[in-house]
Amino acid sequence: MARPAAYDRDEIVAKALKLFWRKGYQATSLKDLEQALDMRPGSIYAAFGSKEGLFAETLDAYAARSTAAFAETMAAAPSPLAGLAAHARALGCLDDSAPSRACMLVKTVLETPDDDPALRRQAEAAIAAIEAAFADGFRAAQEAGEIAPSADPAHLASRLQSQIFGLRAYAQRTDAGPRVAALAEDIAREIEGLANSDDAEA
Amino acid sequence: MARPAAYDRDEIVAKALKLFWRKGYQATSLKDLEQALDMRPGSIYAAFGSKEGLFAETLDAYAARSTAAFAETMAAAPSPLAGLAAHARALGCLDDSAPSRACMLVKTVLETPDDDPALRRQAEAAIAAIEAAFADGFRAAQEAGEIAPSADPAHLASRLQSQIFGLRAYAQRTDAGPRVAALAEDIAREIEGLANSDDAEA
DNA sequence: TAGGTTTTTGAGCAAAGGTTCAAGAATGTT
DNA sequence: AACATTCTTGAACCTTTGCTCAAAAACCTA
Repeated sequence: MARPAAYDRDEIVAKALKLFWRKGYQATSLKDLEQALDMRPGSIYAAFGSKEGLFAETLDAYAARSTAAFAETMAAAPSPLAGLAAHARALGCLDDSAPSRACMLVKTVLETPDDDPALRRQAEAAIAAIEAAFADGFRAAQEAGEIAPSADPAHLASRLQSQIFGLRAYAQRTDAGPRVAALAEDIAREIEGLANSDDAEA
Repeated sequence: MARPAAYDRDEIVAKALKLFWRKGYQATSLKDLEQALDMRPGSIYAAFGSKEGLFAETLDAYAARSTAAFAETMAAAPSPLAGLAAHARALGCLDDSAPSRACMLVKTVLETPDDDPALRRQAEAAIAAIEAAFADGFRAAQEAGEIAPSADPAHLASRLQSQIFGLRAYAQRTDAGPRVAALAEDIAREIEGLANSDDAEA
């Protein structure tokens, strides 16, 4: 062993996440990163290999945080369907402290050209994982008798995700604030509307 | 008079639109444009002033095309509500000939940093105009007795637009093809579900 | 055909991009 | 205290960026 690193890697990634999430991959320059991370190019490259490498690690952190937040919401909810609705409803509270109201994964997919498949594929994989988690949630709701046996969890998951994509892109607009809560409520109500009344009767 | 321009401005803008729509503003370089437009830098700058100027004109063309397409759909529809549903349903047919399945206005808003308010504002203005057109459609449906008098056209418009944002962002993903049509159908059904049965009974 | 006007060309600029590397600084071990 | 090892520094590199401009080319008018 010898000289230890002067930084905490997680902290660095968190700082980079702020920047990348807000400005996007391409618009974030090494100069921006040097300033935000308070690191010189050599250190950055020694730690992450490249700008793309740093972004990739950042994207992983974002995805992990997202899936964890969803899992917590589900765990805290009284039922799977209630958890899914709560997740949707939570999007209504726009957090101005966050670097961006839009989803970083979506931003990445939209800005990634076809000739840079690495980041694109990574973002898409994370998106697919989240959608799978949604599908698991709907499946659990189905097994719990909350929604009809004929319902298609995979389809419901894709519908939820596309609506979340839309809500968060919409929320990115200036002065979108007031409308966002109402739109989140619409999504939540749609989920709750799937509730099978047989459950209460049976 | 003297030497006339060797190009048709509309054709040039159409070519630039293809590139910008697909790659985004930042990722499109002057070299890319020179090749796609078959123009040398001097000509491009004489005609459009700057890369941003060309993009602005391109964005206008995209917005005009979008609003025109919606107006046509509405005009061809048997009723306002049917027109709105048809517009949503049309999104299900992903056109692989298009440069991108995502909305160029949304892509622009998402990639535009806060420190370049010009393009950001232009894209947001176009988005607001489209949402206003949606609201007009719902208002017409309301006046025609298709939907309840208590319905809020402005809210319905924002809901439709956010869902379209989401659908088109979702469609941008690789292999999203099969799901997109079903999601568009969901949106269309939701609109049709607003239909006031009083109308048929009265 | 000659003149005047506009467009096109393409070499080139200054700045910014991501990246590298040799030297110096700071630690753990002996 | 001295060494070996690792990290940090920051100047410099090469490429690409958006953009400029003087010269050449092409057209319309007369």
